[in-house]
Amino acid sequence: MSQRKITIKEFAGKLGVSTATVSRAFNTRGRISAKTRQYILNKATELGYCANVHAKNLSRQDTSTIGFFYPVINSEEPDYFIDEIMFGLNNRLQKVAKTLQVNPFPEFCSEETLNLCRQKILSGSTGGVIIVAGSKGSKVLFETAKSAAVPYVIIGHLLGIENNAVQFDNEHGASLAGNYFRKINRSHPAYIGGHLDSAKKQGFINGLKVSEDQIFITHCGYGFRAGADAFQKVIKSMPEVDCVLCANDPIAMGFISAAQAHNIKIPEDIAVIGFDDIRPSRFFVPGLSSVSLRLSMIGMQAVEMILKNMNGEPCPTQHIECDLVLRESS
Amino acid sequence: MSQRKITIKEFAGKLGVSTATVSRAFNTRGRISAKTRQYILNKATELGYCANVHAKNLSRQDTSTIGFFYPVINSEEPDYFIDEIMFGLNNRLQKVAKTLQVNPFPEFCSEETLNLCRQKILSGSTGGVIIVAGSKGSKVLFETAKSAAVPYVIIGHLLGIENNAVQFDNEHGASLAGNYFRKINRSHPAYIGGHLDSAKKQGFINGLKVSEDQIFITHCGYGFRAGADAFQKVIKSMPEVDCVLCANDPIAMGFISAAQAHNIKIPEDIAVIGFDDIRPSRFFVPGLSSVSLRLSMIGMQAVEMILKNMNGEPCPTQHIECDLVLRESS
DNA sequence: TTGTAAGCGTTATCAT
DNA sequence: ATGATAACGCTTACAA
Repeated sequence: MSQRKITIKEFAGKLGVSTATVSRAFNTRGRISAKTRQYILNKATELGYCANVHAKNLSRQDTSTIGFFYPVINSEEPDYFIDEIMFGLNNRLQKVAKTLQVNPFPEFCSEETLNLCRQKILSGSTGGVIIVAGSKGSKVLFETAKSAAVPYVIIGHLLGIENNAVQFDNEHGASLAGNYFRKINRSHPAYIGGHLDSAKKQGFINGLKVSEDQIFITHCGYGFRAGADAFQKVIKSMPEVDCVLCANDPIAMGFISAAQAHNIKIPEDIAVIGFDDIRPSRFFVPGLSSVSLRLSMIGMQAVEMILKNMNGEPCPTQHIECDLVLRESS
Repeated sequence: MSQRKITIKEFAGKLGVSTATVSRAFNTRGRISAKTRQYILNKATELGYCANVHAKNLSRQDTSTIGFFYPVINSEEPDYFIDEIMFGLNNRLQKVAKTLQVNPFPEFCSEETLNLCRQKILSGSTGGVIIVAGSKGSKVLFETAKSAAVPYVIIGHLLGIENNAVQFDNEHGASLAGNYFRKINRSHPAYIGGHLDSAKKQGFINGLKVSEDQIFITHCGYGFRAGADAFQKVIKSMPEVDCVLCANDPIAMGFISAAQAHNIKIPEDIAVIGFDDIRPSRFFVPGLSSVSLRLSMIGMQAVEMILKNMNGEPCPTQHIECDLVLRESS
C-alpha cells in the first residue's frame, strides 16, 4: 500500500514539541499560542504532515462523511432522478466540508448486499445517512439506522415514518396533470408507470375525474427504453389515446421518441406529461411538460435536515411543493 | 451523536472469548474452528455487534473506500458526463465491495477548497483515488496523490502523465465528425466548444480539411443553456452555417432546441453532432448523432486500474476507442 | 501555554 | 485453536 506517511509523533519530534501541541494547532478546541500554531502549520505544509483520518475519527468517535443510500431502479443507465438529488446534496455539503459516500443498492437485492449496506451504517463509517425510499431495501436501512441511533433522513415516503423525511406529494402532482388534460378536453388517457406506484396513478385518476377502467394503465419499468416500449403497448391497446402521463421524464422522452417515429404528432395527437422535471426536459424537443419535484432542492433540504439531526435537533418532516410545468409536449 | 455501540471487548466478554477470537471470526485471515466462528457470527447478529470501521482501518492501515475527484464545470445542472462515468464506477465497485467517496470541486476553485481535497487524499481516508482531468485542480490533485504514493488513476489527459490513466482520443473523435460533414458536402462548419479544448477543435478542423479561419468557433461553457445561447451567436455571425460540432451533448441539445424554435430544420438546414454520447442522446428527437466515448465503460476501466494499482501491479495507460454514432440529427 | 499519558476499537504477533 | 497484548495515530483530561 501507500508509502507510510509522517505521523504526529514523528512530526512533533522533528519540531521539538509534543503531539498534543500539534493536535491543538489543527483543532480549534485547545488553547495554544498563535505563534506556535503558525509555526506548526507552516512546518506541516513543509513536511507534508496531515492527520490520519481514521485515527482522528476513532479518537473523536465521529466522522464528517454522510452516507447516501439509494435503490437502483434501472441498471441500463444513470438515474437522473438520483443524480439531480445528488447534485443538490453535493452543493450543500461542500459548504459544510462534509463529504458524501454513495451507496447504490439494486432495487431487488440480495440479503447479502443489503447487509453490506447495513454494515456501513452500523460500523460508524458515516456520521449520518440519507436514504432514498422506494424499495424494500430502503425500509430495512431506515430501520437499521433508527435502531442504531444513527442520524438519518429519508427522501420520499416510507411506511411508518413521521419525522426526518423530506417528502413530495406525488398524488397531488399527478392530479395536476390529470386536471390539465381534462381541461384541454382530452378524454382517452393512459398512464405509464414504472412499477406499482399507486399514488401517481391515483392522483392522475382523481385529476382526470374518471374511473379507473376508463384509463389505460401499464407498468413498464423506468428509463428511455421502457418509455419507447410502452408506446407500442399503449398504441396497440388503445389506438385512440390522446393524452398520457409518464412516471418519470425519461419514460416520457422514450415514449415521444417512439411516437414521433410513428408519425404521431406531439402534442396534437397525443399530449404527454412527464414526472420529476429533470434538467434535460426543458431542452427536449418538444419541450417536455412535467410535474416538477425540484429535485436538487430536495437534496439540499435533506442535507439541512441531516445536519440538524446530527446536532440533536428535532427534524419535522418537510413537504416539498410540486407543480406542473407546462411546455410544448402537452 | 449516535448511541455508543457495543465494542469488540464488550462483545467478546459476553461470549466468554477473547477479542482476538472475535476478530478472527470476522476476518478470513487467522485460523479458527468453524464451530466457534459460527457461534460468534450468530451472536453478533443477535447482539448487533459490528466492527467499528475507523478502528479497523487504523489497525489495518487500509480502507476500502475509493475517492472520486472531478471538476464541476457547470454549476447549473448535474454533469451527465460525470454521472455516466460514476455509473460505471459504482457498477464495478459494488462487485468488489468497495465504496465510493465523491469529491466534486469547482472548476476554478480557491486554494482552500483544493486543499480540502488534498487533505482527503493525504489523510488516508481513501485507499486510492480516481481523478477526472480537465482543470487546474485535477493536476494539483494528481500531483499530491503521486507524491504521497497514494494509488491513483486519471480519467482523461493531463500534462506529464504516462501511466495510470484511461484516456480517450478527443481529437480523433472530432476528426470523425469533421470527416463526416465533409463527406455529406457541408461546407459552412461551426464548432461550439465548452472551454478552450484545443484537441476537439483541432480534430474537427483536420477532419473537415479546412483551415481554421473557414470555421466559426465559439466557446460558451457547457450545458443546455450554453448550447441555446451559442445558437444565437452562430446564426448571427454565420447565417449560412450548415453543420456544427458541439463539445458535449447537452450543448448540442440546447442548440437544436433553439434552432428548431427558429424554424430551422435539423438536419436539413443544419446537421449537428454532439460529443460523449450520453444516454439521453439516443432518445432525443431527432436522435442526436454523437462522438461516443463509452463513458460508463471508462468508469469501469478506471476501477479495474485502481484495483491493480492498489495491488502494486503496473498500470499502463488505457486508450478507449471512440467512434461516431450517427443518428437523425446529422 | 505546553507536556504526559490514557484512551478510542480494532488487528496481528506472540505465546500457550 | 485460542488468549494476552502491543501496536495503529490521534485527541483530550490532567498535570505542570
